[in-house]
Amino acid sequence: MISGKFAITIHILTLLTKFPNDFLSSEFIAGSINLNPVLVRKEIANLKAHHIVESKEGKNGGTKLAVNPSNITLKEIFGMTFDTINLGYAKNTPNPDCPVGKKINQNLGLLYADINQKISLQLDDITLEDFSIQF
Amino acid sequence: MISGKFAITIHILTLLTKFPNDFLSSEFIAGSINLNPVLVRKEIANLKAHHIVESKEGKNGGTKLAVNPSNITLKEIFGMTFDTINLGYAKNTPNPDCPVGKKINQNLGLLYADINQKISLQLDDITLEDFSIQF
DNA sequence: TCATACTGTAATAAAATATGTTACAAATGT
DNA sequence: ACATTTGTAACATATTTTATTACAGTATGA
Repeated sequence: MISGKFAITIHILTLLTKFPNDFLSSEFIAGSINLNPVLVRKEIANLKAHHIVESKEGKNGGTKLAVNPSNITLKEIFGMTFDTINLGYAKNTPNPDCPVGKKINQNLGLLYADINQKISLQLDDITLEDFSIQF
Repeated sequence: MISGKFAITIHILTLLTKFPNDFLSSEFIAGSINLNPVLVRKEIANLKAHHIVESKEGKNGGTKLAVNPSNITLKEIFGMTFDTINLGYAKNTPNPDCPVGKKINQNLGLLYADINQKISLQLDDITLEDFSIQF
């Protein structure tokens, strides 16, 4: 379930933070990530749905932040790109006639929920500004 | 990068904990996970390499725990099935001529290292016995 | 000693997911 | 008008994960 979604989204947002006054084109952003511009636009569509960025179509169009980078944390960005973090489940439904098979996913779910909570606390302490300032 | 490896391995180990005196066959285990027995044997090969289980070939063969389930934690199991957990990296090498592209993977790496440490601490508090006793 | 039931492992196939490409309508600045 | 850019769909390719088949090797016990 883990893809480059979070990394790409953070990369986009870091660039937008670095150029707060410009509408950056998907082509420009894609050049920094080394990724297809269409995929950049898809991630941006997701960010727009969460009202984190705003875009302008047409010539000289592009995308810029719609929020102050000190007012958004990595937890929120994480929430936009992942359901939850987990260590995976077996693909097929385990055997419900086995006591272990019957409860394994439930028990893994509890474990993963704990993990998520810890990670969320940690990510909630880091703002986009904190992250971007490292560059 | 996340597959069902951890979940499958935990499932196997929970079964072995529940039947500490038996050599369980890959077929039996596969029936509980609802997974191909060859894949079960592959995960068992990994556990054997880490000296967590022992196998017996031939008729009435199978696999049993080689350690006391109260002496092994989920952290160790995690370490056998994952390199590290992370929220992913973009697939392609980012543009080294961009200040953000140049450092993005390094900075994500630092973030992910922190996350891993937290998860490890948490998983190190849960033994295989603790986990198995829930079933 | 022979049939049976396992492990171990390789080779290959299929399925699922992720990434990439092409295409083009719609919007907007100059 | 023209150039440039977003938005989005449709399709193609690549990668990863899971499944299957096959079979040599090993132990058990009738």
